[in-house]
Amino acid sequence: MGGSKDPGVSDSERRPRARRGEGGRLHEEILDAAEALLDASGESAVTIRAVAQRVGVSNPAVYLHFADRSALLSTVCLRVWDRLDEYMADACSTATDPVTELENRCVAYIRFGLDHPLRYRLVASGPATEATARVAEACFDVLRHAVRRSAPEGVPQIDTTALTRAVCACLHGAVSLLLLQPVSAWPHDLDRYARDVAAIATSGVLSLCSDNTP
Amino acid sequence: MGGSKDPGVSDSERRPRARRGEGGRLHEEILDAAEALLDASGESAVTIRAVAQRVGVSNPAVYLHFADRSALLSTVCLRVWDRLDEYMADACSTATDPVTELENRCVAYIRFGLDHPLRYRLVASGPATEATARVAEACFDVLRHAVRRSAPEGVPQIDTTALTRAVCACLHGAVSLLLLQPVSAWPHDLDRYARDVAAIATSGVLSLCSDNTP
DNA sequence: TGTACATCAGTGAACGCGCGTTCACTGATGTAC
DNA sequence: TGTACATCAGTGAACGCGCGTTCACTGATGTAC
Repeated sequence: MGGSKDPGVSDSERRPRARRGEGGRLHEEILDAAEALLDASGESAVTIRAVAQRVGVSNPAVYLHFADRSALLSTVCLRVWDRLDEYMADACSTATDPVTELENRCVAYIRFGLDHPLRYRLVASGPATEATARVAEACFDVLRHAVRRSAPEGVPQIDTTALTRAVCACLHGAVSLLLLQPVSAWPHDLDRYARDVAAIATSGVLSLCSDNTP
Repeated sequence: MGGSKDPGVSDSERRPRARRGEGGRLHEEILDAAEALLDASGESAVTIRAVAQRVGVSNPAVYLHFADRSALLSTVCLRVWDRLDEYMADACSTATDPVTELENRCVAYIRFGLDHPLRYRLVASGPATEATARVAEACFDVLRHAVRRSAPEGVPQIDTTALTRAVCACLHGAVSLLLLQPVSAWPHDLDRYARDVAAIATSGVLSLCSDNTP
């Protein structure tokens, strides 16, 4: 009984209206809901309607804070980049030498991807806006500095950009490869896996450097 | 004039009906159209309607050959796997020693991904059916044998599966990394890039092996 | 202290779109008698 | 050789769905006078 055409949000789930001046709260709640939907079911599940319903608000309310769906999605993407940055910064806060710092950073990258597959997919192949390109490059730069600091002194002229690119390729590949497989097929010791990949990347790269500068 | 509600396929584009017993021809034509749409605009563009229109046939005709959209899509996916296999087989047909064979195979993998980005995306993160899992594993096995043949004899106990996994991670990562960037940011010499990645993967892996068996 | 008004933070209902899919039908072609 | 029939290879029109988005509206809350 009672269920009319488009029930929208039932009374029990309806979010109380924000007080005057506190309208901005909805902005964050929308992003939280979008991120939760992303984690649960991927980018395609982040629809205006699903987000609104999860927040407990009508569809048009979303448009008070985001111009359209793609604006919402790219804001979520920026947020996920931030989280990845934090993840990596946290992981290397206790490292004392540059090499372990780089290794920790690599491990953190891989762990982030494996812990949050659908988030990772969004940053790895999500919306390509100016803003997301900027934060992606910033993230790359952080890694590049870590690579430079940990480079051996014996090798004089290293192209740190190319080198970092190779490291990133290994990291991204290592994550993507597992994400394509069922979790049951994953290596048991993920930290070990992550460290191995990091080691392969760095040692492979360095051996390539010494090949090129005999 | 005369354009009624749903024009469907205009007479000029309408495909002539197949002769009796030649119905199977449409099957291939549908797959060709689906692949062309995939190349042009990605997986999401491969809709029943778009495929039908491209072939010059009504929507329901597609259902004469594929149970539903996902069946069509996973058949396309199998086809793309086949093409990747061919690509790699062709590339190493002239190699004389196992190491160059492996290297050629790796280069071919990377080139395939860069030459056909949207096809590559489909095999790399497309439909996960039993059939696609089988061909993916078959492809992995081919690589694994190449890895085994090219392993140095000094290292007795190599876990070729883990090793091949690492190689795949590097290859897939190398492709994905470039696909995330605009073509203008790509390295100029793609063959060189591909060979470098292959070299990093193999040398990194081998140095890891010797670490583990001192 | 009362009250008209502006503004904020939303709502309810609808529009139009493209999609997958289904249904009843058709017209050409081969085949049995 | 003629003809009724079965089958193949489709068609045309529609259903229902979920989606992004828009429009006119509302009700609470603060503020100027």
